[in-house]
Amino acid sequence: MLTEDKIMLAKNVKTLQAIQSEVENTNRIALSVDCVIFGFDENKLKVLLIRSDLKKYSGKWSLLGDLVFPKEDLDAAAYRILKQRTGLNDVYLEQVHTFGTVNRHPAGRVVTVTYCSLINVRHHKINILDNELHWHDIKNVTDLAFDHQQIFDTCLKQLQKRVQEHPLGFNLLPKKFSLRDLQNLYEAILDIKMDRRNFRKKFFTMDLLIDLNEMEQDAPHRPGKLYKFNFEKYEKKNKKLVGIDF
Amino acid sequence: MLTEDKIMLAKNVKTLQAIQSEVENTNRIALSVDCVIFGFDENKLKVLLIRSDLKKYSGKWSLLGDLVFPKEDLDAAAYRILKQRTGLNDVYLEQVHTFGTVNRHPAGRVVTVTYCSLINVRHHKINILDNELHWHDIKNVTDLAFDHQQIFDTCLKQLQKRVQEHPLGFNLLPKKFSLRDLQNLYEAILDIKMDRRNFRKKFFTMDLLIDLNEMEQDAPHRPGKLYKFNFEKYEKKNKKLVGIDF
DNA sequence: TCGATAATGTGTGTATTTTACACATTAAAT
DNA sequence: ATTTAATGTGTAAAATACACACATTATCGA
Repeated sequence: MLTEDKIMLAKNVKTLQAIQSEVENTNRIALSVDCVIFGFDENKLKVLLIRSDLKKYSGKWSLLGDLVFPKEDLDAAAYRILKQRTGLNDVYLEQVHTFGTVNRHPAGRVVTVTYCSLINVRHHKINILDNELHWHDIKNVTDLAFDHQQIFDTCLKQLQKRVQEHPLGFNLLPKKFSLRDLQNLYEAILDIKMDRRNFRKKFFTMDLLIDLNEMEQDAPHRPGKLYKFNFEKYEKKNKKLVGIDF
Repeated sequence: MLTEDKIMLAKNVKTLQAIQSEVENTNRIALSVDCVIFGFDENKLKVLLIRSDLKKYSGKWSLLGDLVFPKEDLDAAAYRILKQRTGLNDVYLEQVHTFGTVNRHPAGRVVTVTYCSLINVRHHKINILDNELHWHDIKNVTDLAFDHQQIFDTCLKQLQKRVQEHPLGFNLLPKKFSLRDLQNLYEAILDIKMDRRNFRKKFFTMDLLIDLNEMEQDAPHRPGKLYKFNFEKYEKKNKKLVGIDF
């Protein structure tokens, strides 16, 4: 080991006073939260974006974010932003990744913690002010402001992975949905086509859908049966974790 | 939507000056990095811990961490800590989660970004000063300082999941290893027993192990063949992502 | 050196899961 | 009533996962 390493190592035992001094004075960094809010509408996966208010990024779209207050829990900040933007309280929200390169924000050193949220677009009246806020088909999301494109890409990939391991997708659907709705959702998120019979078989085999004995209304053709997801039963399952595959 | 929400929403368009002001003055929070450094030794999964230097947590063990410098990339801070503690440069390192409740640190508001690292314990001379730094069998890790127990639990779970999806485990083994070594590693990480024949079959079928035509030395009984992992071939594979299962 | 010991190395049959694939049924629209 | 466009259903083949037993090899100790 190099001598300089040993010196650095020796320095690593700090008094509480030293840490407090650093915390209070020299090592402060602004912290923000950015939310990637997904919705599902017209059989397309959408994301909620706002037009950037910074000249540097004029005309570009950006994620919804805000600085974290000094006495605010990190998760609370994410919920606050969601509430402000969608009016919704009880939504799916999950931390994804923290981005912290030195120059990612033009206003100074801002490290941002990214959250992914899934909401039902019908459950909230979108707060559109001055055309600032819009749902965007994820296929058309390019060239966002700041490093938001990278953040968005990361969240989308994470969503694609997690939606296959956990029943997240139902947060994007109405409480009552047809199997066609469900398949459309998965196809939109994963950007693939699936076999209809095998898809149905898979979900029926899981035995987590409750047949509501109702039919779709106003379908342009033969209506499908409606189901709801059995969250209660799902919670009781303890799923196996073993299966090496790479 | 409530009126107060509309007011909050209207306030959300900020000028760059307003943001700069907030960044510079009011909304600064100390940011730290904590590293959960895993190693594998004597067929046990270990984690590197340091004795807490704070009175409040005297006698307790804690993760290795430090404040992020104002002009230091977040990832760079994690690598710096690893270098300081293990002397290693090229190691597996991955961000896991950010913990940010208001009162998690006694010195003030400190949000911490957690990284998980996997190192080969034989590749570094551990920097033990005054018995401050030790490898701990993960089975004996309880009651860490700060919220480090929660952080550790989160990282271990993440490791258990990711080691099954990606060839991370090889970072914990020597370059040449026997299949028994590999199985011991997986059994230690996942805390399960596996069938030896099926385990071997699984890895041979993957076709990512290179037979070195060497045998173990100094084995107490019949020596096994040695292999190395074919990282090059693995990188070229593009693995399927589809498979709904929950 | 010879036997006992404790590990490595290998194959097969079974169960389960995944995949591919086609036709009858239903309700709406004309 | 006919057309249309969707829903709803089953089976065979392939791939994968799982359970399981015995011969082989090197070491150790008598």
